[in-house]
Amino acid sequence: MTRLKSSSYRAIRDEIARRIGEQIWKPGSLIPGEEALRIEFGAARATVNRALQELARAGLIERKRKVGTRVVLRPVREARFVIPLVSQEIEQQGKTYAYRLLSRVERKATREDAARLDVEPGSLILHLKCLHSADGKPYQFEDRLLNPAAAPQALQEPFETIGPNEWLVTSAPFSRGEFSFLADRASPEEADRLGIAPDAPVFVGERRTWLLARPITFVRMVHPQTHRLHGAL
Amino acid sequence: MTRLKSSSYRAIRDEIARRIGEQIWKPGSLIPGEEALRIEFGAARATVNRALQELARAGLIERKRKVGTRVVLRPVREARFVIPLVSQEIEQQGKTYAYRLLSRVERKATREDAARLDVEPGSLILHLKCLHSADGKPYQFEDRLLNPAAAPQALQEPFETIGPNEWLVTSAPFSRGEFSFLADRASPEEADRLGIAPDAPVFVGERRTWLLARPITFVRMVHPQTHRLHGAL
DNA sequence: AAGTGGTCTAGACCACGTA
DNA sequence: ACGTGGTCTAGACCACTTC
Repeated sequence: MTRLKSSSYRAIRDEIARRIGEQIWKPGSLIPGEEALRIEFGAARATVNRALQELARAGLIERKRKVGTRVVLRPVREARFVIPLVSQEIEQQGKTYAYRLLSRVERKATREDAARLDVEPGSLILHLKCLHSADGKPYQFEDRLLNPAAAPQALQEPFETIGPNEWLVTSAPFSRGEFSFLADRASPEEADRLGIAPDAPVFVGERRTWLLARPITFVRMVHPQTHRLHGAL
Repeated sequence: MTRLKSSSYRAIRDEIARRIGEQIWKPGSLIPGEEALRIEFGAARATVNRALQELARAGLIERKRKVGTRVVLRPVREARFVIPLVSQEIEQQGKTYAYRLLSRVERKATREDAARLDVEPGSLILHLKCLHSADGKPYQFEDRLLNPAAAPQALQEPFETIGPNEWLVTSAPFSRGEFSFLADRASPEEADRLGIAPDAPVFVGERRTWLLARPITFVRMVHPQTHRLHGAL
């Protein structure tokens, strides 16, 4: 029975995390209830509750009314990271950001476009290609499809000085999104734009977003091999 | 002035989120303080505080003492995904999982090992190489360093039938981790093990974990180009 | 010094899930 | 019906930041 001088919810949380980490409380077992912990730590139940709720949110424990609080069997760790705006990502590295629009086409969706953007083939779409560079060196090649049905103002926007990403965050909020990351070989166009050898490895991120049920945009972001994506567990 | 019948922290949180979403409270502006909101919603300050803390955690607002609560300029969306066990990932695709230990070496940490695992050069480490396959095809080449100072039981474990990942989740929980993903060219060894051409693009995940301040493991997971990592925004 | 958020307490009632 | 966690309240004091 360890009594803590300071009964902050952090101290309680960390102490419980320690006991789980050191397997004093084994995976799958019940830990003491809030009332018991309140007494041990000499704190109010609300304080204990806050500590436990944070641990539950972090995935270390599972709580069920009437049953109690259980140490999770296999802690499911969720990885998290932010996908920043390219401009911010580059400026954060202390480099100079530059943007260039390579092409802007309004056309009817091919079958391939339709699959990527999740719209019907033949719908009007806006197809943009852009290059983002850091200190003058190509950093990311962006290939983007926009759905004017979800963001009609996009048809009025030339995208010559402002990138689609920057434009979208202020003009077209999304409610849902999904992404995937992969390694690929640079296509001839990508290699040319990025100034690397054709077939060189590239790091690719793809993202799709919706506003409610309506698809807004699909984007393929291609980086040279040097790129790394970081995050925390 | 909207008065809510039910003054739960969820209702307050959602109402505030709505006002931000509809730009009733503009990006960058201060919103009313907890005291004012307490009165408007007819709730205790603790309840308002909880609502605001959740919104702050979600990245919609920023709070500073003495200054107040401000609507964030560009809401940061956080990407999330789970890093599953390889075995589960493969079985979820309806394929047959197989594991093979390629090598197991106990030795003193080189300078490179030390940098990767975050230990002192010369410390005892355990170095494992393994291959995970799906339906008999190489799926992931795993190159792992383990720190026996943090997980001494690892020295007793042959790792011939159970993979380090499976072993670690039940025997050595971690409190903190970080990862990165990148595209690379297959090294000769990686190409050989994965049955692909040398210099072919590979998708690489690297991960480091700690229990409190103590490093537990570093792992480099190499996948053939076909691999994709999925997640949600 | 003063204003704002951060946290704690003691007590209460409610909601859910098991029995 | 009952035990456990979920949430709320009113009040208090503290911590940080700006003035």
